[in-house]
Amino acid sequence: MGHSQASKKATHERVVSIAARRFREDGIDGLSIADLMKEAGLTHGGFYKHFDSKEQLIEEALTVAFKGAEDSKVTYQSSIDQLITEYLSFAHRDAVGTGCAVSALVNDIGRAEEGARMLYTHKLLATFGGIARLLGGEDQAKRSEAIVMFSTLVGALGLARAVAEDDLSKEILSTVRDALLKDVVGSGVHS
Amino acid sequence: MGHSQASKKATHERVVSIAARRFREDGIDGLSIADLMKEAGLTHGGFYKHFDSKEQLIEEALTVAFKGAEDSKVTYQSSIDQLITEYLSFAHRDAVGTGCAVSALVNDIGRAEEGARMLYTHKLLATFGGIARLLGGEDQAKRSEAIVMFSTLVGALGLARAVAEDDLSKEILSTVRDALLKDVVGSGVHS
DNA sequence: TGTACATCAGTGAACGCGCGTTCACTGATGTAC
DNA sequence: TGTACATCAGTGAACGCGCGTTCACTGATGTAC
Repeated sequence: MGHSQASKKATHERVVSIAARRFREDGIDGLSIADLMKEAGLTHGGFYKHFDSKEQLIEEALTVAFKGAEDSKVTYQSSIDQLITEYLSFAHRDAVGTGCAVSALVNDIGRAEEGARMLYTHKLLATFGGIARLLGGEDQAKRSEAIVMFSTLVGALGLARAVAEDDLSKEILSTVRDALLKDVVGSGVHS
Repeated sequence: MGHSQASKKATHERVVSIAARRFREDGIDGLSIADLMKEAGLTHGGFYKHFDSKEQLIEEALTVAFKGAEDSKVTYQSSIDQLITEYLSFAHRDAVGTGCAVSALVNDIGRAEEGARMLYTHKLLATFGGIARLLGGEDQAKRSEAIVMFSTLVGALGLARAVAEDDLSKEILSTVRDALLKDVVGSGVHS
Protein backbone atom coordinates (compact mmCIF):
# COMPACT_ATOMS: atom_id res chain seq x y z
CA MET A 1 0.00 0.00 0.00
CA GLY A 2 2.39 2.71 -1.13
CA HIS A 3 4.78 4.33 1.31
CA SER A 4 5.57 2.52 4.48
CA GLN A 5 3.24 3.26 7.35
CA ALA A 6 6.21 3.18 9.70
CA SER A 7 7.97 6.09 8.00
CA LYS A 8 4.77 8.15 7.88
CA LYS A 9 4.30 7.57 11.58
CA ALA A 10 7.90 8.61 12.24
CA THR A 11 7.43 11.85 10.29
CA HIS A 12 4.15 12.56 12.04
CA GLU A 13 5.75 12.11 15.46
CA ARG A 14 8.74 14.24 14.50
CA VAL A 15 6.47 17.11 13.42
CA VAL A 16 4.38 16.86 16.60
CA SER A 17 7.51 16.77 18.72
CA ILE A 18 8.94 19.88 17.07
CA ALA A 19 5.61 21.65 17.51
CA ALA A 20 5.48 20.65 21.20
CA ARG A 21 8.82 22.41 21.67
CA ARG A 22 8.21 25.42 19.43
CA PHE A 23 4.75 26.20 20.86
CA ARG A 24 6.41 26.54 24.27
CA GLU A 25 9.18 28.74 22.88
CA ASP A 26 7.22 30.99 20.52
CA GLY A 27 3.62 30.68 21.70
CA ILE A 28 0.82 28.89 19.88
CA ASP A 29 0.20 31.76 17.47
CA GLY A 30 3.94 32.37 17.14
CA LEU A 31 4.69 29.21 15.17
CA SER A 32 3.59 28.97 11.53
CA ILE A 33 2.95 25.74 9.62
CA ALA A 34 5.62 26.71 7.06
CA ASP A 35 8.27 27.24 9.76
CA LEU A 36 7.31 24.04 11.52
CA MET A 37 7.53 21.89 8.36
CA LYS A 38 10.78 23.58 7.33
CA GLU A 39 12.33 22.62 10.68
CA ALA A 40 11.11 19.05 10.06
CA GLY A 41 12.90 19.12 6.68
CA LEU A 42 9.66 19.16 4.66
CA THR A 43 7.59 21.67 2.70
CA HIS A 44 4.42 23.24 4.07
CA GLY A 45 1.97 21.42 1.76
CA GLY A 46 2.70 18.04 3.32
CA PHE A 47 1.33 19.23 6.64
CA TYR A 48 -2.23 18.33 5.58
CA LYS A 49 -1.28 14.72 4.88
CA HIS A 50 -0.81 14.50 8.67
CA PHE A 51 -3.30 16.92 10.22
CA ASP A 52 -6.73 18.24 9.29
CA SER A 53 -5.88 21.70 10.59
CA LYS A 54 -3.54 23.64 12.84
CA GLU A 55 -6.05 23.11 15.63
CA GLN A 56 -5.55 19.33 15.45
CA LEU A 57 -1.78 19.81 15.59
CA ILE A 58 -2.17 22.02 18.66
CA GLU A 59 -4.07 19.31 20.53
CA GLU A 60 -1.59 16.59 19.59
CA ALA A 61 1.40 18.79 20.40
CA LEU A 62 -0.01 19.87 23.75
CA THR A 63 -0.74 16.24 24.64
CA VAL A 64 2.91 15.45 23.92
CA ALA A 65 4.16 18.58 25.72
CA PHE A 66 2.16 17.61 28.82
CA LYS A 67 3.42 14.03 28.70
CA GLY A 68 6.95 14.85 27.54
CA ALA A 69 9.95 13.42 29.38
CA GLU A 70 11.30 16.80 30.43
CA ASP A 71 7.99 18.00 31.73
CA SER A 72 7.23 14.82 33.66
CA LYS A 73 10.74 14.86 35.05
CA VAL A 74 9.86 18.20 36.54
CA THR A 75 6.42 17.21 37.75
CA TYR A 76 6.98 13.71 39.10
CA GLN A 77 10.27 13.97 40.91
CA SER A 78 11.44 11.42 43.42
CA SER A 79 11.44 14.06 46.14
CA ILE A 80 9.91 17.46 46.73
CA ASP A 81 13.37 18.99 47.27
CA GLN A 82 14.49 17.74 43.91
CA LEU A 83 11.36 19.09 42.22
CA ILE A 84 11.88 22.55 43.71
CA THR A 85 15.59 22.59 42.90
CA GLU A 86 15.19 21.44 39.30
CA TYR A 87 12.09 23.50 38.58
CA LEU A 88 13.86 26.68 39.70
CA SER A 89 17.24 25.79 38.15
CA PHE A 90 18.94 28.04 35.58
CA ALA A 91 18.85 25.07 33.20
CA HIS A 92 15.06 24.85 33.39
CA ARG A 93 14.72 28.62 33.05
CA ASP A 94 16.79 28.51 29.84
CA ALA A 95 15.03 25.47 28.36
CA VAL A 96 11.55 26.86 27.70
CA GLY A 97 10.98 24.51 24.77
CA THR A 98 11.61 21.32 26.72
CA GLY A 99 10.57 22.57 30.16
CA CYS A 100 7.27 22.70 32.01
CA ALA A 101 4.49 23.36 29.49
CA VAL A 102 2.07 24.57 32.17
CA SER A 103 4.40 27.50 32.83
CA ALA A 104 5.32 28.16 29.20
CA LEU A 105 1.68 28.29 28.04
CA VAL A 106 0.03 29.92 31.05
CA ASN A 107 -0.89 33.11 29.14
CA ASP A 108 -1.44 31.47 25.73
CA ILE A 109 -3.96 28.94 26.97
CA GLY A 110 -6.59 31.50 28.00
CA ARG A 111 -6.73 32.61 24.34
CA ALA A 112 -6.79 29.05 22.96
CA GLU A 113 -9.68 26.78 21.97
CA GLU A 114 -11.70 24.70 24.42
CA GLY A 115 -9.82 21.47 23.61
CA ALA A 116 -6.44 22.96 24.46
CA ARG A 117 -7.79 24.42 27.70
CA MET A 118 -9.16 21.03 28.72
CA LEU A 119 -5.80 19.34 28.18
CA TYR A 120 -4.17 22.10 30.21
CA THR A 121 -6.67 21.77 33.04
CA HIS A 122 -6.22 18.01 33.28
CA LYS A 123 -2.44 18.37 33.30
CA LEU A 124 -2.70 20.93 36.08
CA LEU A 125 -4.90 18.63 38.16
CA ALA A 126 -2.41 15.80 37.66
CA THR A 127 0.41 18.12 38.71
CA PHE A 128 -1.38 19.16 41.90
CA GLY A 129 -1.94 15.48 42.67
CA GLY A 130 1.68 14.59 41.96
CA ILE A 131 3.03 17.34 44.19
CA ALA A 132 0.58 16.46 47.00
CA ARG A 133 1.89 12.89 46.81
CA LEU A 134 5.47 14.15 47.10
CA LEU A 135 4.37 16.17 50.12
CA GLY A 136 3.23 12.94 51.72
CA GLY A 137 -0.46 12.58 51.03
CA GLU A 138 -3.49 13.39 48.95
CA ASP A 139 -5.81 14.79 51.60
CA GLN A 140 -7.20 18.32 51.35
CA ALA A 141 -4.38 19.90 53.37
CA LYS A 142 -1.68 18.42 51.15
CA ARG A 143 -3.60 19.38 48.05
CA SER A 144 -3.77 22.97 49.30
CA GLU A 145 -0.04 22.96 50.03
CA ALA A 146 0.58 21.61 46.53
CA ILE A 147 -1.54 24.34 44.93
CA VAL A 148 0.31 27.07 46.79
CA MET A 149 3.71 25.55 46.04
CA PHE A 150 3.05 25.03 42.34
CA SER A 151 1.67 28.58 42.01
CA THR A 152 4.89 29.86 43.54
CA LEU A 153 7.02 27.72 41.21
CA VAL A 154 5.13 28.83 38.09
CA GLY A 155 5.21 32.49 39.11
CA ALA A 156 8.91 32.49 39.94
CA LEU A 157 9.90 30.67 36.75
CA GLY A 158 7.79 33.02 34.66
CA LEU A 159 9.23 36.15 36.25
CA ALA A 160 12.80 34.81 36.03
CA ARG A 161 12.29 34.20 32.30
CA ALA A 162 10.62 37.54 31.66
CA VAL A 163 13.19 39.76 33.31
CA ALA A 164 15.86 41.47 31.18
CA GLU A 165 18.63 41.42 33.78
CA ASP A 166 20.36 38.15 34.58
CA ASP A 167 21.23 39.14 38.15
CA LEU A 168 17.59 39.79 39.00
CA SER A 169 16.52 36.60 37.23
CA LYS A 170 18.95 34.54 39.30
CA GLU A 171 17.92 36.34 42.48
CA ILE A 172 14.28 35.41 41.88
CA LEU A 173 15.10 31.73 41.30
CA SER A 174 17.50 31.44 44.25
CA THR A 175 15.32 33.35 46.68
CA VAL A 176 12.18 31.39 45.91
CA ARG A 177 14.04 28.08 45.83
CA ASP A 178 15.59 28.67 49.27
CA ALA A 179 12.28 29.81 50.73
CA LEU A 180 10.39 26.78 49.44
CA LEU A 181 13.09 24.33 50.56
CA LYS A 182 12.98 25.90 54.02
CA ASP A 183 9.19 25.59 54.14
CA VAL A 184 9.39 21.91 53.25
CA VAL A 185 11.96 21.19 55.98
CA GLY A 186 9.78 23.06 58.49
CA SER A 187 6.59 21.18 57.60
CA GLY A 188 7.98 17.78 58.53
CA VAL A 189 7.94 16.10 55.11
CA HIS A 190 11.47 14.90 55.91
CA SER A 191 10.22 13.08 59.01
CA MET B 1 -1.56 76.02 13.31
CA GLY B 2 -4.19 73.69 11.94
CA HIS B 3 -6.01 71.22 14.17
CA SER B 4 -5.98 71.80 17.86
CA GLN B 5 -3.04 70.27 19.67
CA ALA B 6 -5.33 69.42 22.57
CA SER B 7 -7.56 67.17 20.49
CA LYS B 8 -4.57 65.40 18.94
CA LYS B 9 -3.20 64.73 22.40
CA ALA B 10 -6.58 63.41 23.53
CA THR B 11 -6.74 61.02 20.56
CA HIS B 12 -3.15 59.88 21.15
CA GLU B 13 -3.87 59.13 24.78
CA ARG B 14 -7.08 57.32 23.94
CA VAL B 15 -5.28 55.06 21.45
CA VAL B 16 -2.47 54.31 23.93
CA SER B 17 -4.98 53.60 26.67
CA ILE B 18 -6.90 51.15 24.47
CA ALA B 19 -3.64 49.46 23.48
CA ALA B 20 -2.58 49.17 27.13
CA ARG B 21 -5.75 47.23 27.80
CA ARG B 22 -5.87 45.15 24.62
CA PHE B 23 -2.20 44.09 24.83
CA ARG B 24 -2.98 42.57 28.23
CA GLU B 25 -6.11 40.85 26.92
CA ASP B 26 -4.88 39.57 23.54
CA GLY B 27 -1.10 39.62 23.84
CA ILE B 28 1.26 42.03 22.09
CA ASP B 29 1.15 40.14 18.79
CA GLY B 30 -2.57 39.51 19.21
CA LEU B 31 -3.63 43.13 18.65
CA SER B 32 -3.46 44.61 15.12
CA ILE B 33 -3.16 48.30 14.30
CA ALA B 34 -6.40 48.13 12.28
CA ASP B 35 -8.35 46.64 15.22
CA LEU B 36 -6.84 49.13 17.64
CA MET B 37 -7.73 52.16 15.53
CA LYS B 38 -11.19 50.80 14.82
CA GLU B 39 -11.86 50.53 18.57
CA ALA B 40 -10.67 54.15 18.89
CA GLY B 41 -13.23 55.12 16.22
CA LEU B 42 -10.59 55.88 13.58
CA THR B 43 -9.17 54.25 10.45
CA HIS B 44 -5.82 52.45 10.41
CA GLY B 45 -3.94 55.04 8.30
CA GLY B 46 -4.13 57.67 11.01
CA PHE B 47 -2.03 55.52 13.32
CA TYR B 48 1.18 56.86 11.76
CA LYS B 49 0.25 60.47 12.56
CA HIS B 50 0.75 59.42 16.20
CA PHE B 51 3.43 56.71 16.20
CA ASP B 52 6.49 55.90 14.08
CA SER B 53 5.81 52.16 14.34
CA LYS B 54 3.99 49.50 16.32
CA GLU B 55 7.14 49.18 18.43
CA GLN B 56 6.78 52.78 19.63
CA LEU B 57 3.13 52.13 20.52
CA ILE B 58 4.16 49.06 22.51
CA GLU B 59 6.58 51.06 24.64
CA GLU B 60 4.06 53.84 25.28
CA ALA B 61 1.26 51.38 26.02
CA LEU B 62 3.39 49.31 28.39
CA THR B 63 4.47 52.46 30.21
CA VAL B 64 0.80 53.31 30.70
CA ALA B 65 -0.10 49.71 31.62
CA PHE B 66 2.62 49.68 34.28
CA LYS B 67 1.53 53.06 35.68
CA GLY B 68 -2.21 52.52 35.21
CA ALA B 69 -4.57 53.13 38.08
CA GLU B 70 -5.80 49.53 38.24
CA ASP B 71 -2.33 48.09 38.26
CA SER B 72 -1.00 50.46 40.89
CA LYS B 73 -4.07 49.83 42.98
CA VAL B 74 -2.98 46.22 43.01
CA THR B 75 0.68 46.89 43.64
CA TYR B 76 0.60 49.74 46.12
CA GLN B 77 -2.16 48.74 48.47
CA SER B 78 -2.58 50.30 51.87
CA SER B 79 -2.04 46.92 53.52
CA ILE B 80 -0.56 43.59 52.55
CA ASP B 81 -3.83 41.82 53.40
CA GLN B 82 -5.70 44.07 51.02
CA LEU B 83 -3.11 43.48 48.28
CA ILE B 84 -3.41 39.71 48.60
CA THR B 85 -7.21 39.78 48.76
CA GLU B 86 -7.64 42.07 45.76
CA TYR B 87 -4.88 40.50 43.66
CA LEU B 88 -6.47 37.07 44.07
CA SER B 89 -10.08 38.26 43.77
CA PHE B 90 -12.44 36.91 41.11
CA ALA B 91 -12.82 40.50 39.88
CA HIS B 92 -9.07 40.80 39.21
CA ARG B 93 -9.00 37.39 37.57
CA ASP B 94 -11.77 38.44 35.19
CA ALA B 95 -10.30 41.88 34.41
CA VAL B 96 -7.16 40.93 32.50
CA GLY B 97 -7.20 44.14 30.45
CA THR B 98 -7.20 46.48 33.43
CA GLY B 99 -5.42 44.22 35.91
CA CYS B 100 -1.77 43.61 36.76
CA ALA B 101 0.27 43.93 33.57
CA VAL B 102 3.22 42.01 35.03
CA SER B 103 1.01 38.93 35.23
CA ALA B 104 -0.81 39.47 31.93
CA LEU B 105 2.43 39.88 29.95
CA VAL B 106 4.71 37.41 31.75
CA ASN B 107 4.99 35.09 28.73
CA ASP B 108 4.78 37.76 26.03
CA ILE B 109 7.62 39.85 27.37
CA GLY B 110 10.31 37.22 26.81
CA ARG B 111 9.50 37.36 23.09
CA ALA B 112 9.38 41.19 22.99
CA GLU B 113 12.04 43.77 22.14
CA GLU B 114 14.68 45.01 24.56
CA GLY B 115 12.79 48.25 25.33
CA ALA B 116 9.67 46.42 26.43
CA ARG B 117 11.69 44.03 28.60
CA MET B 118 13.42 46.96 30.32
CA LEU B 119 10.10 48.58 31.18
CA TYR B 120 8.90 45.26 32.54
CA THR B 121 12.03 44.73 34.61
CA HIS B 122 11.80 48.18 36.18
CA LYS B 123 8.13 47.69 37.00
CA LEU B 124 8.96 44.37 38.64
CA LEU B 125 11.70 45.95 40.76
CA ALA B 126 9.28 48.67 41.84
CA THR B 127 6.70 46.03 42.71
CA PHE B 128 9.17 44.07 44.85
CA GLY B 129 10.05 47.31 46.63
CA GLY B 130 6.40 48.23 47.14
CA ILE B 131 5.52 44.85 48.61
CA ALA B 132 8.60 44.85 50.86
CA ARG B 133 7.43 48.22 52.19
CA LEU B 134 3.98 46.79 52.91
CA LEU B 135 5.71 43.93 54.73
CA GLY B 136 7.32 46.51 56.97
CA GLY B 137 10.75 47.23 55.57
CA GLU B 138 13.15 47.30 52.67
CA ASP B 139 15.98 45.18 54.06
CA GLN B 140 17.10 41.99 52.33
CA ALA B 141 14.81 39.71 54.35
CA LYS B 142 11.70 41.72 53.47
CA ARG B 143 12.80 41.93 49.83
CA SER B 144 13.09 38.13 49.76
CA GLU B 145 9.68 37.74 51.33
CA ALA B 146 8.28 40.15 48.74
CA ILE B 147 9.84 38.18 45.86
CA VAL B 148 8.36 34.91 47.11
CA MET B 149 4.97 36.45 47.76
CA PHE B 150 4.73 38.19 44.39
CA SER B 151 5.83 35.01 42.58
CA THR B 152 3.02 33.18 44.34
CA LEU B 153 0.49 35.87 43.45
CA VAL B 154 1.52 35.91 39.78
CA GLY B 155 1.52 32.12 39.51
CA ALA B 156 -1.86 31.68 41.19
CA LEU B 157 -3.52 34.43 39.12
CA GLY B 158 -2.07 32.99 35.90
CA LEU B 159 -3.21 29.45 36.68
CA ALA B 160 -6.67 30.63 37.80
CA ARG B 161 -7.05 32.46 34.48
CA ALA B 162 -5.73 29.58 32.37
CA VAL B 163 -7.91 26.84 33.77
CA ALA B 164 -11.09 25.83 31.92
CA GLU B 165 -13.14 24.89 34.98
CA ASP B 166 -14.49 27.63 37.18
CA ASP B 167 -14.50 25.49 40.35
CA LEU B 168 -10.79 24.76 40.02
CA SER B 169 -10.05 28.38 39.19
CA LYS B 170 -11.83 29.55 42.34
CA GLU B 171 -10.13 26.85 44.41
CA ILE B 172 -6.70 28.09 43.29
CA LEU B 173 -7.50 31.70 44.16
CA SER B 174 -9.09 30.90 47.52
CA THR B 175 -6.46 28.39 48.60
CA VAL B 176 -3.52 30.63 47.77
CA ARG B 177 -5.22 33.69 49.25
CA ASP B 178 -5.91 31.94 52.55
CA ALA B 179 -2.38 30.52 52.73
CA LEU B 180 -0.74 33.90 52.09
CA LEU B 181 -2.98 35.71 54.57
CA LYS B 182 -2.11 33.10 57.19
CA ASP B 183 1.62 33.51 56.47
CA VAL B 184 1.36 37.25 56.93
CA VAL B 185 -0.44 36.93 60.27
CA GLY B 186 2.19 34.43 61.41
CA SER B 187 5.14 36.63 60.49
CA GLY B 188 4.11 39.47 62.79
CA VAL B 189 3.43 42.16 60.23
CA HIS B 190 0.26 42.90 62.16
CA SER B 191 2.27 43.72 65.28
C1' DT C 1 -16.35 90.57 12.16
C1' DG C 2 -15.66 88.43 7.67
C1' DT C 3 -12.83 86.38 4.20
C1' DA C 4 -8.73 83.96 2.20
C1' DC C 5 -5.32 80.85 3.10
C1' DA C 6 -2.27 77.33 5.50
C1' DT C 7 -2.05 73.45 8.41
C1' DC C 8 -2.40 68.71 9.39
C1' DA C 9 -5.44 64.87 11.83
C1' DG C 10 -7.73 61.62 9.76
C1' DT C 11 -9.18 58.76 5.31
C1' DG C 12 -8.92 54.76 2.53
C1' DA C 13 -6.66 52.51 -1.48
C1' DA C 14 -2.53 50.17 -2.18
C1' DC C 15 2.23 48.02 -1.08
C1' DG C 16 4.77 43.53 -0.13
C1' DC C 17 4.60 39.86 2.93
C1' DG C 18 3.35 35.80 5.72
C1' DC C 19 -0.53 33.35 7.30
C1' DG C 20 -3.58 28.74 7.03
C1' DT C 21 -5.29 26.02 3.55
C1' DT C 22 -6.05 23.72 -1.20
C1' DC C 23 -4.73 21.12 -5.06
C1' DA C 24 -2.69 19.06 -9.30
C1' DC C 25 1.35 16.79 -9.59
C1' DT C 26 5.66 13.62 -8.72
C1' DG C 27 8.17 9.75 -7.81
C1' DA C 28 9.71 6.35 -4.37
C1' DT C 29 7.76 2.40 -2.30
C1' DG C 30 4.71 -1.72 -1.73
C1' DT C 31 1.85 -5.18 -4.04
C1' DA C 32 0.44 -8.52 -7.70
C1' DC C 33 1.70 -11.70 -10.98
C1' DT D 1 13.47 -12.99 -9.34
C1' DG D 2 11.74 -9.54 -12.56
C1' DT D 3 8.25 -6.52 -14.37
C1' DA D 4 3.86 -3.76 -14.38
C1' DC D 5 0.89 -1.27 -11.71
C1' DA D 6 -1.30 1.16 -7.64
C1' DT D 7 -0.64 3.90 -3.66
C1' DC D 8 0.15 8.02 -1.31
C1' DA D 9 3.85 11.03 1.41
C1' DG D 10 5.71 14.85 0.01
C1' DT D 11 6.13 19.07 -3.45
C1' DG D 12 5.38 23.75 -4.60
C1' DA D 13 2.29 27.10 -6.95
C1' DA D 14 -1.80 29.34 -5.84
C1' DC D 15 -6.05 30.82 -2.96
C1' DG D 16 -8.09 34.63 0.02
C1' DC D 17 -7.03 37.09 3.96
C1' DG D 18 -4.96 40.08 7.52
C1' DC D 19 -0.71 42.05 8.80
C1' DG D 20 2.38 46.61 9.31
C1' DT D 21 3.30 50.39 6.62
C1' DT D 22 2.97 54.13 2.86
C1' DC D 23 0.88 57.83 0.52
C1' DA D 24 -2.07 61.05 -2.18
C1' DC D 25 -5.96 63.13 -0.73
C1' DT D 26 -9.79 65.64 2.18
C1' DG D 27 -11.85 68.88 4.89
C1' DA D 28 -12.34 70.89 9.52
C1' DT D 29 -9.77 74.04 12.20
C1' DG D 30 -6.50 77.86 13.31
C1' DT D 31 -4.17 82.03 11.62
C1' DA D 32 -3.55 86.44 9.01
C1' DC D 33 -5.43 90.45 7.41
